[in-house]
Amino acid sequence: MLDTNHETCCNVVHEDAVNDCVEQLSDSVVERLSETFKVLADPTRIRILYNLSKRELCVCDLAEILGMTQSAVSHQLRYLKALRLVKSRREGNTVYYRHDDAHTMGLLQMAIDHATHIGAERGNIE
Amino acid sequence: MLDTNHETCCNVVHEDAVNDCVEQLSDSVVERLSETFKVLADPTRIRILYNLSKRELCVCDLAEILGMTQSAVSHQLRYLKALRLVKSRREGNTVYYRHDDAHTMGLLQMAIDHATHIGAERGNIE
DNA sequence: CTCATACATGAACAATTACTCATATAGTCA
DNA sequence: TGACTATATGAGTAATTGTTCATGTATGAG
Repeated sequence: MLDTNHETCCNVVHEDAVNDCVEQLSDSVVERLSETFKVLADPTRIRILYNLSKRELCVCDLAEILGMTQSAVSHQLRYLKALRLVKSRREGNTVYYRHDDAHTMGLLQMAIDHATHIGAERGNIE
Repeated sequence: MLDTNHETCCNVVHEDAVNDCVEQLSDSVVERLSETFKVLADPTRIRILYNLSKRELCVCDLAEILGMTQSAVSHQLRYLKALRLVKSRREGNTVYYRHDDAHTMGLLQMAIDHATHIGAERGNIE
């Protein structure tokens, strides 16, 4: 199991350390994790999800709120929809979006709470 | 405050919707959030942090565990250290790394728990 | 039907990024 | 001192990505 002759790095590896780390996350889990965090790693998407956490919004209003073009917002909404973080419903010409992933929204809300607290502690303009 | 003549998008904006979203996250908070999630958005960094959540490890062992080159791991550790997610201590030729950000590790752990449960529910190989 | 509106989307482009390779640094041991 | 080892790092590169621009699609009004 544990080969002491490794090509990847140095000659000697601490076997007890490697033994403590036999259990690893599967590729599929790691992929799912990185995908989830990647969604939240962009300022525009953070702002979109933050506003959708308050209420349902149409593309136009989001663009207005964020001060961005309709196209840029629409592209991000498509991305968010593909990953099932938001859902949409049509009402005439208008398409309304709402959040649709409690877990990811929970992660975001937790991070927001922490970031704003840190900001307050450090005396930053929150 | 609310200008009804917008250049960014369509002509008519739903004022009540925009009014409900007057409170916005500050740029600094959004930046901090995206930076935090960006760290967690990479499979290699997820694996590194996951293993460091179990125990202190040196660069060499991490490279062995992850099956990656020492250089690649070292680059990521430098990145993680710059963002204060890990700390290092030197012992002779060996440099040991450990995690150093409870909040971010908490976010990761929460996401891991969810991802592995989802995996089990869906019958995937976890 | 025609026209206007709200949204979607493909292509292109600039910026970011994760790795490899080569090399530098810092510590150990003789 | 000099050889050896573990780690750090700069440059280069291929891949990804977020936006803009132009255009396409769908719904409603007349």
